[in-house]
Amino acid sequence: MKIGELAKATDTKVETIRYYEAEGLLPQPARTQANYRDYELSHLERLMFIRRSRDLGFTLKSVRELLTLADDNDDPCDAVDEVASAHLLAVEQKIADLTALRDELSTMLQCSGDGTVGDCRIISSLALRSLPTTVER
Amino acid sequence: MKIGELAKATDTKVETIRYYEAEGLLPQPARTQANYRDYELSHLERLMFIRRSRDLGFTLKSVRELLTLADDNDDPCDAVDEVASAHLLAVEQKIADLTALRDELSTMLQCSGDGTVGDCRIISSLALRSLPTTVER
DNA sequence: ATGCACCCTGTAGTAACTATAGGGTCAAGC
DNA sequence: GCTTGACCCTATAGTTACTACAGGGTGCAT
Repeated sequence: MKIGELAKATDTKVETIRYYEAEGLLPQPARTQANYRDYELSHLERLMFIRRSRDLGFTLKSVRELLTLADDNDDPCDAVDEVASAHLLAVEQKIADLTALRDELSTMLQCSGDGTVGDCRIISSLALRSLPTTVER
Repeated sequence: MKIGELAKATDTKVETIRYYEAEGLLPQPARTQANYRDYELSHLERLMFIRRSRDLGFTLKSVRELLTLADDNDDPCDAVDEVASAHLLAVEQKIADLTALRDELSTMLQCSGDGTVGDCRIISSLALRSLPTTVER
């Protein structure tokens, strides 16, 4: 399987695949006589794992960990669970942060009138380093 | 006002201030005889604006736009409104994405058992590029 | 005179790719 | 048998928004 086919099969850019190889996430495949990469099914599976993890927001560092854990087939599942739980927590925190931010932006936009920049509420709201009066959590 | 004081006043790292100057977001201040940057109140205000915008998640590109708009005191407020609205939309989209992601992670973690990696549900769930039903070779 | 906190410039590093330059390979069509 | 186009190769630089040095100068107190 050539790199272009693997790319299509996993919806990944060719450059990204080469990048994963350089990063040691994907083992080096055999080469054809023309020095083309020649992938096996195992590469496809591993790349799918990486992509799915990335889609779920895991960092490459975490993916690396997950792969190592996955490779050690007899290890207890706990470590995997820990990585995933930590990530879930981080995602939940991010959602909370963004929600607070959305509320602030939304408040700011509600005050938007029809004047000029000179008395634009958004601009003056941005000029305040501490939170404007109406913000609460 | 020296750069360290400005940094403290705006809760910004000294390097970040210099970076904003290099990026043209903050005008070059006067220099003392020792070639130290010597800031005015206007710099403080502008930096507060930048930092607050960044806190609200605007990219530096957007901040640049907002600053330009804010400088043109007689322009209508519409353009500012547009930048802010677009950002609000982007934030809402991000929240939606992360929420979907959280649900998926959460589902994945619920299946977590007490076995070894060999039959770890998380690992096999990650291995699936499309819907988690059965692994097919 | 010495120490220390602060300032300066310039460069490189971070995350996870993406894009480009400058080249080689292969199958198909004329 | 030669060209065209799609594909492949390596190596390097660019992206975002900073952050972290390295190597040096300044100002003030002891």
